[in-house]
Amino acid sequence: MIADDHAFIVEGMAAMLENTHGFEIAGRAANGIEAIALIKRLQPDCALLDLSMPGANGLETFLEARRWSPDTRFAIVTGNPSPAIFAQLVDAGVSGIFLKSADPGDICEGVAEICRGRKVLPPEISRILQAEMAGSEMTAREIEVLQAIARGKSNNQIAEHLGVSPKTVDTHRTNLMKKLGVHSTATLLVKAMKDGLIDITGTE
Amino acid sequence: MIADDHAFIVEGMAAMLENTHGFEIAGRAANGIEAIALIKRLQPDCALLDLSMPGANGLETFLEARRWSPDTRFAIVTGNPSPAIFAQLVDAGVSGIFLKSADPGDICEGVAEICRGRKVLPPEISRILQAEMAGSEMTAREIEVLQAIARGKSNNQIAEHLGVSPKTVDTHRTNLMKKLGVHSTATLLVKAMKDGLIDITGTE
DNA sequence: TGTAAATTGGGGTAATCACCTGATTCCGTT
DNA sequence: AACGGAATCAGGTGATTACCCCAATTTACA
Repeated sequence: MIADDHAFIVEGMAAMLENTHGFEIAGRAANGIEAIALIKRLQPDCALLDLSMPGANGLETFLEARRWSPDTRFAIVTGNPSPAIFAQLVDAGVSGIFLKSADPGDICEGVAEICRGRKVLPPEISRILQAEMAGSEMTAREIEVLQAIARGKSNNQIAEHLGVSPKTVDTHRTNLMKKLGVHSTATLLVKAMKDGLIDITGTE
Repeated sequence: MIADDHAFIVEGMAAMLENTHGFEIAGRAANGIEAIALIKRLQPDCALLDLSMPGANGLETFLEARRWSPDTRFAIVTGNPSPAIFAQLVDAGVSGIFLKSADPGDICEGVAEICRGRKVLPPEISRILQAEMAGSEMTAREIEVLQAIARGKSNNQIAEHLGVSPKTVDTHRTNLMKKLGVHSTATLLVKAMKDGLIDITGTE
């Protein structure tokens, strides 16, 4: 069974799985609510769920649907790789995660693996998870500096505001960039916002 | 020609357009850079560009590619509807905008319309645009520079990428900050993201 | 056709940033 | 008591940015 709010993706996946790998598509859903009802009724061998769907997202759909269809194996498909989300999914116990940017052939291969009872994590995802485990946690002071940067403060202004030396702020800034793997203020901010480390609402 | 970093979407679209409407798919690209090169070489009648792609996003790709293939009509496909982005696209002069969540049949219909020389805007988008024409006064070139900044490029790198002098990039950067009323790269990025002027998904 | 806007480019200056090595103090864990 | 991490600070260097001046060119449009 396939669930995705973008019809093109559903059709693309269905065509790929049916034509080149002999899978049978038991059903299609355009949102999480439909997907839960459909899984409950069809009891498919495998369910491919998009992570971002209206109604209920892939994770919520999975958590609910597996209660009604314990023999179904679940795979989550996502277009936006986010370490925090991956950690949640793995923790919840999904059988597989796929990126929309991955090679279609690899995904079909992965679905076949899942149907055989294995778990599938693409290498690029486990690599991201690794990086998440390694140096993820920002310290309280670093977060303060990050917020101040987002507010347009210079190192000197931040130093004054925090009552420390500009050099200290520079160190925090350098460590932040090291931890997030970026090399400029611009990408630091972009990545911080993507990861939800700063709140854009309080910056006006 | 179709460009999207998600292979499934490319295949889904290609299948739909080829089988049910008799279109011929001249080429496929997985990112903006490939797309520009391909359009330059193939000079297709119509190019379908995903908005969020690594390398260069749909808008950047469009702006660059049309210089080399003036007879090609361009349509942008996006999954995240953002009024500010739509305004940019319309302002830049794309022939059509489609939502990934739209009905595949409607999209095919729209592509056919575009090939006949018309412009296609989904009703829900044009309605939003009327109300949002207020704050978007960025020029096409400025937007290009803004996107590049968000990707961590320095003025020199942007200059090389756009084929202009670093001083020109500096001018654009200064004008951007003046227009948005900020005085640092950090707040420039924050404000641009809040206003939906840049596309955070294509920056990884 | 003229005016405005966009794009392009240059000079110059002060500030700031990115990144390095290295050091000290404090605090919680083992 | 020993250890590691967090937070603090310093010196230094090269690159980059922010922002001011100015002006040529093309493009768009009334």
